[in-house]
Amino acid sequence: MGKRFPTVAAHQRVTIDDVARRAGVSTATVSKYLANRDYYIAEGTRRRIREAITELDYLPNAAARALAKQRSQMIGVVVPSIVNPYYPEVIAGIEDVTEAAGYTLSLATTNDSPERESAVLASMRQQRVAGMVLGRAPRDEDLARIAGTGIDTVLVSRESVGTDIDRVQVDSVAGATMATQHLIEHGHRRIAHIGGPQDAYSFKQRAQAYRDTCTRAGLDYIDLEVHNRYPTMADGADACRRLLEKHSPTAVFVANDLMAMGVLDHCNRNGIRVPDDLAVVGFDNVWVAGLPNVELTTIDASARLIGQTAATILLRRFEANDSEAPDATGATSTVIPPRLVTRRTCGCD
Amino acid sequence: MGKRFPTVAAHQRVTIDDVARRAGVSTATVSKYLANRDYYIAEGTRRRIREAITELDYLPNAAARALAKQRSQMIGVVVPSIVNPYYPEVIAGIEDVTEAAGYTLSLATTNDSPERESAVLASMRQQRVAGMVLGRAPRDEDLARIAGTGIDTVLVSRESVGTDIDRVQVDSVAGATMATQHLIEHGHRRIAHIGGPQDAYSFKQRAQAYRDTCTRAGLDYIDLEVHNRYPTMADGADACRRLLEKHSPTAVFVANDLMAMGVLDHCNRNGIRVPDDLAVVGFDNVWVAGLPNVELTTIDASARLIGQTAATILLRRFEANDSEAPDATGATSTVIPPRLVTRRTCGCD
DNA sequence: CTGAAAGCGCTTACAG
DNA sequence: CTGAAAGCGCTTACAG
Repeated sequence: MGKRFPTVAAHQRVTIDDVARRAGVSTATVSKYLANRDYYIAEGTRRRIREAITELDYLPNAAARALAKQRSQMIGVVVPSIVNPYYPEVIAGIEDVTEAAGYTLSLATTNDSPERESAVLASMRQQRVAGMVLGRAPRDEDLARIAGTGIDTVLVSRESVGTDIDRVQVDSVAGATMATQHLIEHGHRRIAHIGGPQDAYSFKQRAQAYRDTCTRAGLDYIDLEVHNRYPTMADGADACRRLLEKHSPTAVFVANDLMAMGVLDHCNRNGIRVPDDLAVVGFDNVWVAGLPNVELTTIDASARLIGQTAATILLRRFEANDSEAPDATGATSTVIPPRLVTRRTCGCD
Repeated sequence: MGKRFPTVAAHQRVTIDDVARRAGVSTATVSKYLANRDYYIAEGTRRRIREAITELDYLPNAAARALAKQRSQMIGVVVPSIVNPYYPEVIAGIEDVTEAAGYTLSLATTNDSPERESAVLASMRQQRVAGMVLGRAPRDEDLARIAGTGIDTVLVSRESVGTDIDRVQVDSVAGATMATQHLIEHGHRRIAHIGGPQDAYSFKQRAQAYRDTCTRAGLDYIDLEVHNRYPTMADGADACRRLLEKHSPTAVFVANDLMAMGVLDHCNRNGIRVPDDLAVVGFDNVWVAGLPNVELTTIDASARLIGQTAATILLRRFEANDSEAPDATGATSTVIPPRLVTRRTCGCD
C-alpha cells in the first residue's frame, strides 16, 4: 500500500488542490477557470481563484493536463539539420505562430539518418505531440505509423511527393523559371544548371523548369546533377569544376544557395570573374546569401513564411478536430510564391 | 458519474494495460520491464512482454510517465535567437549528448525580450522540464522562481556573472589575449578594439584582456563600445566608420564575428583593403566566418562544445539528484579554452 | 453557477 | 519473481 514518501523536491510544487482550497472552491471550478472558455463562473469566485493563483504562484502541470486531455500542447519539429541556415528560419516561422497559440516546440534533428528519423518520430509519438511539422518526408513505414496515431502533420520537405499529408512548399517551378528567365534577360545564351538530387521532387521540378524555360527561349540546356541529398558548398564547387571542364556557359542557375556559394568559391579560386565571366543565380535566399562579400542573386524561398504557414495549417487542423465537423478535408498542398532577389552575382547592381 | 466516451482518436492508442493483458502479466511487471533497471523478471515473462510490445506497437505515454515520476524527460532550451548562427550550434551540441540519454528538447526563443523570457521560463516550469540550458542569464525575479522549483539549470550565456547557477563559457580573457597577441605578432602597433556592450560580462572581459595585452606590449589602446545587446553586422560597420574617422589603426580586434563581418563590409565599400590597410580578427568562429569570400580570422568559441558540455553537466546533476547524495555541490563554472583560427583577414594565408 | 468522482496511463513501495 | 492498489495532477460529463 502506497504510503507516499514526501515529494522529494517538495519545494513549492503547488497543485490545483492547493489553489482550490485557498480559494474555497472545488478543483473542478478552478479547472474551469483555467480552461477559460465560456464557462459561467461567478465574478467573486473568479476573483478569489485569480488571487489564489497569484499568491501561490501556481502553474498547472502540463503533463497532468496532457494526460487528462489526451493531447499535449506540444508541436513536434523534425528537421534534417539545425546548422543548415535554412531550417532555423523555418523554425522561427513556426514559433511565430505557435507561441501565440500557447503551443510549445519539441525539436529534434535527424542528420538525415533514416534510423535516427524513425527514432525521432517514435519519440514524438511517445510525447503525444498535438501536431508535427516535418522537414523531410518520412518513409512509408513511419508514415503509416503516424497516420495510425492521427497526429496532424505537415510537411515542409523540399522533396515530398504524393503522400497523403498536408504540405507547404515554395513554388519550385515558378522560382526556377524566374531565375532562368532573369539570366536570359541579362542577355545570356549559354545558361547551365547545377541541380540537386533528382529523386527529390523539388530539385527535379527546378531542373525541369530550367529546361523548359531554355527551350521556350530557343536555347540549349546544359545540366548537371549533384547526388548528395543535402548538397553543400563543396558539392557546388565540384559541380562547377566539372561543368567548366566540358562546357563554357556564361551563366549558371544553381538549385540551392549552398551549392551556389560553392560555385562562387570555385570561381574565386580560379580567377573566374563573377558575374563577368560567369553569372550565378541560386535558390533559397538563406540569409548568408545577402552577406557583403557574397551578394548572391537568388530566389527567395521564404523559409520563415513557410514555417508560419505550416504552423497555421496545423492550428487549423486542430480546430477542425475539435469541432468534430466532417473534418475529412483531404491533404492540402500549399505553394508559396517565390521572389527573385537580385544582387551582384547575376550582373544587376 | 463519468461514463467514458469512446476515445475520440481511438485509433490504436495502446496502453500498458493492453500489453500486460496480452503478455498475461500485471501492468506493474510491464512497467518494471520498461524501466529496464536491475529488476528481476523471469526470462519467459520478459520475452512475452517484449513480444506483446512489438505486436501491439506499444509506446509508453510520456505524459503519464512524467506525471507518475514527477519529472519529465524534457530539457528546456531557451535562446535569444535561433537565426543567429551561434545558437544553432549550441543546440546541436546539446542534442549530441541528450539524445543518447533519452531526453527530448523543448525549444523556445526569447528575441531578447524580457517579457517573452519570463513567459518562456514559466512555460518551462509548466512543462516540468527535467533541466534547462539558458542562452541568457535570467532576471533575478525569474531566477528565484527557477531556484524555487529545483529545476537544474546551466547557463551558456555570454553575459552571465555572479548568479548561483552552473555555467559554461568560452574563456574570453584567453581568447581576446590570443587575438590581440596575434595581431602584435603580425607587426601591428596601432591595434584597435570594437567591443560589445560592456554590461555583458564576457564582452567586458574581452575588452579588458585586449587592453592588458596592449599595455604589456607597450602599445596604446583604442577601444570603442557598441551598445546593442546582440551586436550585428550593421553595428560593426558603423563602429568601424566611427573608429576610422578619428583614428588610424592598422588592425582591429572585434568582439564578435557578426560585428567583424560588418567591419569587412565597411572596408569593402570604402576601398579599405583587408588585411593590407586594416587587419581584422573576430571572435566566435560562427561557420559563416569560414565562407570563401569572408575568410575571417577569429577565435573559436566552440559553440558546439559548449552545448555538449552544458548538457553533460545537466546529466551529471540529474544523477546526483537520484543518488540522493550530499548533492550540495555548489554552482560550477566551466571555462572552455578558445582556439585561434587564422584565415585571410589577419594577414596569414 | 458549483462540486463529487471517475478517469487519463503510468510508477512504486509493499506484500506476497 | 510478480501483482494489487494508491497516487501523480489534471479534466469532464453529470447531477445538483
